[in-house]
Amino acid sequence: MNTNQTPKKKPGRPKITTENNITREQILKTAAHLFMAYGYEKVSMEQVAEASDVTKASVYYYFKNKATLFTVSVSSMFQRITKQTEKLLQNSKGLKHRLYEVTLDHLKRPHIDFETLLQEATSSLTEGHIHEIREAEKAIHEALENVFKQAANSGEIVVASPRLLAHTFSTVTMIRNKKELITELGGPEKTAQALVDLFWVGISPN
Amino acid sequence: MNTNQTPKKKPGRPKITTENNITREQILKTAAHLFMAYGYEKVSMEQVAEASDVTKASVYYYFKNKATLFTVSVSSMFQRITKQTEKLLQNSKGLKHRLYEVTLDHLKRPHIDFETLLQEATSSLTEGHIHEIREAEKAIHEALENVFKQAANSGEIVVASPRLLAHTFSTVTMIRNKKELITELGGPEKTAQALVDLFWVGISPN
Amino acid sequence: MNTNQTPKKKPGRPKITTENNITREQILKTAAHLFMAYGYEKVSMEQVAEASDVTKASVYYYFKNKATLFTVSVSSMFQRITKQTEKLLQNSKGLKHRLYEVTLDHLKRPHIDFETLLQEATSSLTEGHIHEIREAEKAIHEALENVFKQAANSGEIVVASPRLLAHTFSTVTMIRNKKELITELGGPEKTAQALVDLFWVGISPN
Amino acid sequence: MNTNQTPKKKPGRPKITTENNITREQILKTAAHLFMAYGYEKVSMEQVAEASDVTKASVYYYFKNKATLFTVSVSSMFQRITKQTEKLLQNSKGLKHRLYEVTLDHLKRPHIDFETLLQEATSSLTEGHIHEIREAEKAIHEALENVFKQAANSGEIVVASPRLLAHTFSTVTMIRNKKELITELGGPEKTAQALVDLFWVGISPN
DNA sequence: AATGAATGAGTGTTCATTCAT
DNA sequence: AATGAATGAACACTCATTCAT
Repeated sequence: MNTNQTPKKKPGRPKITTENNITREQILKTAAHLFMAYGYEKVSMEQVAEASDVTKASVYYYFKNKATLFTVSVSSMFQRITKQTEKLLQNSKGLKHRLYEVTLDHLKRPHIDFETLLQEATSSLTEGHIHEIREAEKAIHEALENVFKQAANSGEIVVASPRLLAHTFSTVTMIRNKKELITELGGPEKTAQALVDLFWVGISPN
Repeated sequence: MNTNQTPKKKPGRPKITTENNITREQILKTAAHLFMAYGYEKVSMEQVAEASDVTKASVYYYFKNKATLFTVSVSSMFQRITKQTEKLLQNSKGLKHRLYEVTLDHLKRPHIDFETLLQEATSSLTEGHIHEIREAEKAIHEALENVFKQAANSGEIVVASPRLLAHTFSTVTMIRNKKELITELGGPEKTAQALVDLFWVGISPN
Repeated sequence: MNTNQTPKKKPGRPKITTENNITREQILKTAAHLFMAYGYEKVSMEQVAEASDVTKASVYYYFKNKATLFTVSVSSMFQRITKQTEKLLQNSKGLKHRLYEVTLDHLKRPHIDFETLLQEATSSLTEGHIHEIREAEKAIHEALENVFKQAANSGEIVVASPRLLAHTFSTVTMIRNKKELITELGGPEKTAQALVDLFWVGISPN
Repeated sequence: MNTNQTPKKKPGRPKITTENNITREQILKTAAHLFMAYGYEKVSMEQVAEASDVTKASVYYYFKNKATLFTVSVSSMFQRITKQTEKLLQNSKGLKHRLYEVTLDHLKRPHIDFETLLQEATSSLTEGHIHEIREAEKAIHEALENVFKQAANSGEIVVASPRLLAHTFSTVTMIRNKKELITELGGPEKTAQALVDLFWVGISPN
């Protein structure tokens, strides 16, 4: 995969993307971690730099300001999560089981919520930044939405608004922050199961 | 003999009682608004002071630091919300309708989420502060939980864990932040209706 | 001494100095203690008030500002020390023994040095304040100086400048701050003895 | 292979070596002057910055907080004084004359006393800081102590505790603050002479 | 005589950002 | 590509002081 590792040599001087990417990627990953863990304001560029083992000035070499760094790092993380979610949604088991797996996956992430993060950062970001992040976020919801639509079409579920369902479902995983509750319910697996059950049959005694 | 011991007449200017301490109340209300709107870090004591039409030092006269101001103001707001929620839950209409009203009430609040807020502020608060807020928050969930329990006992609904249901229900109202979605669904009333329906019957085709 | 204690009644309504003095005196004493222990800047009016069990405003009722409070409280303390020093100097034992007792007395005081204190406070005090304190301080030196003069006249000691001797002697007791050294020398008594010996015979071998 | 491991060429702007780091040195010197003149609390970081012709933030770039700046600047000054004192003590003249020169040198310094300063700053410093300063201070005393020891061995003087003598001698120069007295005695030279004489022969008539 | 309320001016410290190297 | 130096603007918090009660 790495341009340096593959023996097939391109003509001309290769772009020095390799080393760049190592540093840049390192910063991005570190930043995402930190932002997720502590929020936007609480994380300083200095912290990001230190944790990335470079200097503050280096961070500015790659990202023109904090808002940009935030936007890029969070968007990338969204993309990774989207991929993971899609993978979980695309196996052949029944929808209910797939939902359970997605729920469990989200419950186990140790991070702050995206909504949280975004709300907090909003006043520091430009319209463009917010848009970029929202787009990245949308991908996750769309993945869920599509699955719900298909399931609705095939009669596997009945749902008024697949979109609302997707959002609701996604939002609910914020419950992961309430550790006490999860413990009380017997751990993440049980909690995930209970949540999916709740969504599945509702509360009406019919 | 000593004036201190005998409560004859207290020397000095009499203290303004908490209820009609207009300045303090003003600060509290303003602070709650600001924290809800912009988060913990983004709101400066100066801002609170200015918006309350007093000086920064006055804010410090009433609240010994930012964490305390935050705790007190947020807790007070929780109490107000709890009261309102309880009122809505205690009328005589069917549970579904009551849930609809609570949902609608929450959807209409223009604020950041408590969870969000708390997560962000956490690292600046002491254990005691967090505890205080959590206690205030718990009241809301308990109000919901009790209603669910009663409804379960009377056979009005079927529910595995009233607690999880309460939390989930409460969390879901965070969807209020997604204004686009609400618009798309036809406004808060329709959205509230759709959410309650979702909870009510679930998604299984049974 | 106290007007209230002596049965001899003055005609007319007595000045309400009694209660005043109790509070005022309390503040003065507390302030002196605090200033001696922590220096001028480090002690806040709030601290003085709290430690005196009154409010800040009360302190201002008796003393128009911090500089004044400092001046009065420190001067009073000087007077107390002067009295004590004079008492020790006026008994009938030999001069050397009396010096030993004064030295020991000073070594045992747990306070910051006056010089220290004054130097630090200087920039916050007016000329008048400084003068007042210096006058109070002078009394101590004069007590010593007079004793030295008498001893010189009676041939008990030989001294070029009694004044320099008084200052030097007084300054030397600042060694009390070097607790390690005092311990090493075997405690305050031994240290006092060694110091007096040093002054007594000097270091010349003759 | 890795540029980081092989010391081929360090990336980025080369660091200015400590010796010719003019800014840092400037700050240190200014800070020492100010602290000596006005004490710890009275000197603000802003003042130091202004007097050093840099911004406050620059001061923080070099010293992580006020306590550290204080410690470093005072320690450096101690080192300079130690050097000077050692130089004066190591010439070939008689001990009495050398003591005179050291005394005169100290009397002429226009500063606050170290003890004073340290006492005042103590509550703001960490154990480590205090230790560092004390170590630097010790050097001066040791220089004196060693000279006294040698003189005692060679029979030039008779002294019970060279250490106490060193401390006492050093403490006595605090008299420099009493400008009136020095004037009265006919200037620093005469005062220095009188002090050394006092130490030399003591006050006993024998 | 004594106090609660309120404030202006400062203090130490942090941080995103820029710039020359 | 990466860094050390430097800064402006902000921030939480403190404190001496005033004033009406």
